[in-house]
Amino acid sequence: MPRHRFPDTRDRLEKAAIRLFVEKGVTETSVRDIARAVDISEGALYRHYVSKDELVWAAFEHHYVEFAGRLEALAHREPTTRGKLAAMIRGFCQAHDENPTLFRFLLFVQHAQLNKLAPGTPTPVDAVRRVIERGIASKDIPEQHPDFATALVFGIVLQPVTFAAYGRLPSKMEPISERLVHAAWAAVTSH
Amino acid sequence: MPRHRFPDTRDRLEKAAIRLFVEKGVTETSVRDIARAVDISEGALYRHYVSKDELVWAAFEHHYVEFAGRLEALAHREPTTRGKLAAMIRGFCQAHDENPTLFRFLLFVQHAQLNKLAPGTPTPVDAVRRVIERGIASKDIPEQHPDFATALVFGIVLQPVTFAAYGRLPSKMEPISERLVHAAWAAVTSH
Amino acid sequence: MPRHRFPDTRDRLEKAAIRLFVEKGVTETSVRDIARAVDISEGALYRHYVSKDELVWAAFEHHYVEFAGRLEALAHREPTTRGKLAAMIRGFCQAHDENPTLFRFLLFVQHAQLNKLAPGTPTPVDAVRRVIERGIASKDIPEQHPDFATALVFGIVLQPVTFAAYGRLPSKMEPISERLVHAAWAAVTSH
Amino acid sequence: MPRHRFPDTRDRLEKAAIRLFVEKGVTETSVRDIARAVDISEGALYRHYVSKDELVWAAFEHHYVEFAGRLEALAHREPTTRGKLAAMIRGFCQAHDENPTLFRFLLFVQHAQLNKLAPGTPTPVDAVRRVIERGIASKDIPEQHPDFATALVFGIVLQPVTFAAYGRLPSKMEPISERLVHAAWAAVTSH
DNA sequence: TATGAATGAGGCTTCATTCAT
DNA sequence: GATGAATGAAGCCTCATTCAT
Repeated sequence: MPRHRFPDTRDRLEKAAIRLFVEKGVTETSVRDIARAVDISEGALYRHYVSKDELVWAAFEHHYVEFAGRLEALAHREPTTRGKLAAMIRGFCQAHDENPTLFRFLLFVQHAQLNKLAPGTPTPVDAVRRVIERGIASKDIPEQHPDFATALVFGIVLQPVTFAAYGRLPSKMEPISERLVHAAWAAVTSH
Repeated sequence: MPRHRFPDTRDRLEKAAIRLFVEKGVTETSVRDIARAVDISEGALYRHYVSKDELVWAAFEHHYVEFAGRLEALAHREPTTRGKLAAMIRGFCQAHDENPTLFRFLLFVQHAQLNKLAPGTPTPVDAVRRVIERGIASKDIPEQHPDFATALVFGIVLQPVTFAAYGRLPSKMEPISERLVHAAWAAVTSH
Repeated sequence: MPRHRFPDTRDRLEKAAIRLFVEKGVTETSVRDIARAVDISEGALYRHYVSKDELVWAAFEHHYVEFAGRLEALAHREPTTRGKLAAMIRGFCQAHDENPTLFRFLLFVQHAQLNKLAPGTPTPVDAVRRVIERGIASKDIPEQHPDFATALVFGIVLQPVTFAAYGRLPSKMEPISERLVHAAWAAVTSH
Repeated sequence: MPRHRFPDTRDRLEKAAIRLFVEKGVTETSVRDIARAVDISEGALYRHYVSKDELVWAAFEHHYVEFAGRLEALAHREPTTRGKLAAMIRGFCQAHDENPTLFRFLLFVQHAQLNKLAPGTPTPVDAVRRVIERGIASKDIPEQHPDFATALVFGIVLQPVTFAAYGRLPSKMEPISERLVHAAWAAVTSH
C-alpha cells in the first residue's frame, strides 16, 4: 500500500531537498533549486507536496519520529540506566554516520519544526529524558533536574556533530562513541 | 518628523536587528522589519550600514571578538587548568545572563559568519581550546584530541543555553554555572 | 488573465525594449516600463531574460552581429573597392530604413556593449575597415591611417542618421544613399 | 560681478561632474558621486545648484553657447566659404584638444539638453549651417540640402572624436585637422 | 553655512504558487 | 500528469532631495 503514487519522485525530492537545506539553509533553498536538482519542473513538485513548507515538514517529521522510535527501542533492550544511555548514544553515532546529511538536517531544522509535532509525539529528547528520569528515580543517577541532565547528554553528543559538520572534527562519530558514553555518564553523575 | 532626535540610530539598529534575528532568524528578518522596529525608513538604514550583510556581520564581529577577549582575560587570571576552565564557563554563564538575546544571536549565527573573521582573530573556541591544550600538555587533563575535548565543554555549556532559548530550561545560566563546571571537568577528565 | 496566449513573449519584449531604449535611453527605461509595454508582470520578464542587462545585451548582440554579416556579404559581392564601399553604404541606408528604431538602438548603445562582444567577433566597423585597408593596399585609396578613413566613412553615414533621429533631416536614408557614397568616396580619396 | 558667491566650489563641482558624466554617464553618476569628488557634503551641493538637472544643464549650456560663439567668431574672420569652414573645423579640433573631456561631454549629452535651449540661441550646428547656406547661395558649394551638408561636416569631424574617445584613434585632433578640412570640403563639394 | 541623517519613491530581482496548455 | 510562463508580493538597495542641527 504505497503512501503515494510516485514514491520514487517523492523520495528523490526529499533527498535532494534535505541535501540542499543542509548546504544552503531552508529559506535559502528555492523550490526551483529543488525541482532542478531532481530534474522536474517547478510545477510538478506541487503534485508531490502541497507547498514548500509541507516538504520541509514531511522530510523532518518522517525521519525525526523514526529516529525517536529507534532510540526508544535501543534503550528498551538494555536493563540498566547506563546501558540504556550508552545504547542511545551509540544509536546517535550510528545514525549520524549512516547519513550525516540527514542527521544534520534534523539537527539544524528541529527548532523551527518542533512546534508542529502533534502533542505527545515522542521525540529523541523525550526518549533520553525518560531514561534519565527513571535513572534518577532508581538512584542510578544523582538527584538533579532531568531536563538539565538531558541537556548535558545532548550537548556532549551534538556538539561534536556540529564540530564535524564544520570541519573541526573528523566526520565519523562511531569511532568516538565510547568516549561520548563515558563523558556523558561522567557529566550526568558528577556530584 | 524630526531628523536628528536619535544620534544613536546605529546602536538602536543593531540592538533591534539582533532581537529580530534571534526571534525570527536572519534571513527571515527583512530590512523593512529592522527599519520599522527603529521607526526609520528602509533607506535610512543604509546611512548606517552598507548592506544587510554588513549589519549582520558588524553586530556579530563586534560582540564576538569582545567576548573572546573577555574569556581570554578570565582564563589568564587563574593559575590552574581547572580554574581557567571554571572561570571561562562562569564567564559564559554571566555573559548569557547579562544579555541572553545577544548571546543567542552569537550562538545561532556564528557558523554563517566565522569564515569572514580575519584569519588569526581569536575566538571563544580558540580560548577554550588553548586552555585545554595546555592542560593536556601539563597532564592536568588526560591525553586526548583537544578539539574533541573542546567540543565536550562547548556542548555542555551551550546545550543548556539552547534548551533555555526554547523554554526547556529556566532562562538563567548563572545558577547552574557550578554544575556546568563540574560536568565539564568530569567529561574532559573521564578516562 | 490567460497565460500562454503569446508564445512570442520574448520577441515582443525585445521589440518593446528596443523602442523604449531609443525613446528614453537604456538606464531611463525601467524593467517595469518594458513589462508594461508588453502587458506582463515584471517578474515574468525574468522567465525570458536573466536580467535587464542580459536583455539589452541580447537585443544588441543578435542584431549587431547579423548586421555585420550582412555588410560583409554585400562587400563580398562587389569586385572593386569603390563598389564594395558603395554597397556597404547602401546596405546601411537600407538597414536603417527597414527599421530605423532598431538601427538607432544599435547606434546609440554600441559603445556600452562592444566590450562584451567575444574577441574576434566581426563588427560593422571591422567590415568597413577591412575594405579600406585592402583599398589602400591596392592603391584604390591613397595612403592613410585606415582607422581614420573608416571614421570618415562612418561619420558621413551615421551623422545623417543622427540628424534624422532628431528631426533635422528626413527620416529616410535610401533617397540619399548615392550622395553618401559620393561624399564618402570623395572624403576618403581627397589628397 | 561674480555670478555666484562660491565661484570656486561651483567650478570644481562642474568640472568634477563633467568628468564623471563622461566616465560613467549622466544617469549613472549620482549626486553623492559628485559631492564626494569635490569633498563636500551632498547637501552642500544644493547650495550651488538647485538640482542635479540644473547642474547638468548649467554645465552644458555655459560651454555649449560659448563654443558656438567661438566658432561663429572664427568663421567671421575668414572671407571665403572654404576659409570659414576650415577655421571652424580647426576650431573644433583645438577645442577638443584643449579639453577632450569637456568636448566629449558636450558631444554626448547634447541631445538630451538641446530642447532646453532658449529658442534662437545659436548653436555650433547653426554656425556651421549658416556658413554652408551662404556658401550654397554664393555658389561656392553646389546646390544641396544645407542640413545634409551640415551633417556631412559634423560627421567627418565628430566621428574621429568618437573613435578617439573609445581608443580607436589617437587622442589628439589638431594633427589631423587639415585632413578633416580637406575631407569635409571634398564631401560637401562632391557633385 | 555645512553636514549628513532621513525620506519616499522607485529600481532590479527572487520567490512560492497557480494554471492554461 | 507535466510543463513553465505568469503572477503579485516581497526583498534589498539607490537615489535626488530636504532639513534639523
